[in-house]
Amino acid sequence: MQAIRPVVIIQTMSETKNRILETMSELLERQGYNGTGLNEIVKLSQTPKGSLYHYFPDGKEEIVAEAIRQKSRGIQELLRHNLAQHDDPAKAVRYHIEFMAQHLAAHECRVGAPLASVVLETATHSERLREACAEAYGNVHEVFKEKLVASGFDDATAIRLMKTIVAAVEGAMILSRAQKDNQPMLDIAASLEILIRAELPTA
Amino acid sequence: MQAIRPVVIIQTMSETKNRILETMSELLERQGYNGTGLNEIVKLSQTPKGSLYHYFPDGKEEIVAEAIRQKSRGIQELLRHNLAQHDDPAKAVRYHIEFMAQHLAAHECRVGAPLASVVLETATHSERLREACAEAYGNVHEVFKEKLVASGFDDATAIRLMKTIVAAVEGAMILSRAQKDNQPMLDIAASLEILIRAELPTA
DNA sequence: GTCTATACGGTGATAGAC
DNA sequence: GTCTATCACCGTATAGAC
Repeated sequence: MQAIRPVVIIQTMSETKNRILETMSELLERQGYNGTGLNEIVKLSQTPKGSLYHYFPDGKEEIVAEAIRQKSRGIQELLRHNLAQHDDPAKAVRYHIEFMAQHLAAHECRVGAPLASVVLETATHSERLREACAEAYGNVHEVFKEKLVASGFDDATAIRLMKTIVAAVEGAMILSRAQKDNQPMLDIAASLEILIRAELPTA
Repeated sequence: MQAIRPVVIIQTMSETKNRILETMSELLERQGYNGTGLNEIVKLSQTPKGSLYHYFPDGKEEIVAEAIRQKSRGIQELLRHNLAQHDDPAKAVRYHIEFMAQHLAAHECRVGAPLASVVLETATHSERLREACAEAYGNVHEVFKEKLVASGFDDATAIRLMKTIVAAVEGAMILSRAQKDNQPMLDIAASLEILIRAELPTA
């Protein structure tokens, strides 16, 4: 049995298929699931509607589920890179969040939380999309947990802290968009550094 | 100049108007802005469409903006009540979050974060709705801040902590819905208690 | 003033030409 | 296999009868 690595999938994937997914990701982040029409995807990605249903026979749900999976891989990669910048987990987490805060500021805080709106809009009606989001969050969780465990935290504490971190980041992105100001991100960056340091095993 | 208190507004408000707003609030929370149609509102609230545009000439945006304002008042009230249960701010915050966790569990985690999806879906396109959400968040912020300042925190720390709390709660509700499990809420309840206690001025 | 019937645009999806 | 033309449906909003 051979594992298929993401990069292989991407290389195998046709250019148009990839363009559809990228466009969907972008629009989901800006306007949510129901706010993003397939006509808009078709226009922006410059692909005929027929191709869209050729590559994704299950229609919108399938495109979104796949876009989420792809996005999740990208986030994981970025996260791993950012967390590797500091040995100290408190500093590392702060670094990552401040990095994201800059990203928000560069886009007038109209970005961030690419999964949240999909969860909120669809979790009740589509089990498939809910699961895709849950899995994506799980992947992000894992990266944080690895960092915390490597820093000496026991499993239970690491799990609690990682959920706290992900929740705070998700919420802060939403607050930032509402206020058009990334200050909430900077605030949680400081708070989470304090929290992690307070719980850090000194042994 | 006389201030109009919320209760007066509610009493003055016609029964149908109120029913429209309640229905909208409920559906917004479950399916978001674009996922909620006015036809659905009309059907569920048992009000003819004509009345809808009679009471809200600006249409959907106005209904949603008003629903958010009303919801925000309700949240404030609940929050004030919950935070008053303990003098210790760390315990009080934990109490409130665990209260909300129970609320989620009682509804299969399909509730919570009534403002988030509106922000994510509309902030880019409608300044009016973005502002309504920002103001609603501001109201919630205030209640937490009052509690923290009353407990001896200086203003700057109280503001940072209150944003951390609101962000974590918002994010945890989303994670809970994705996972169909309120554990994220319980996790942040524990983490935030630790954080607040760690920063609590002992003077 | 309350309500019904309708307009018109956009939605997701598909049939069928090439 | 790729794509275009079109479908039936639902979205918000409005006109006009009572």
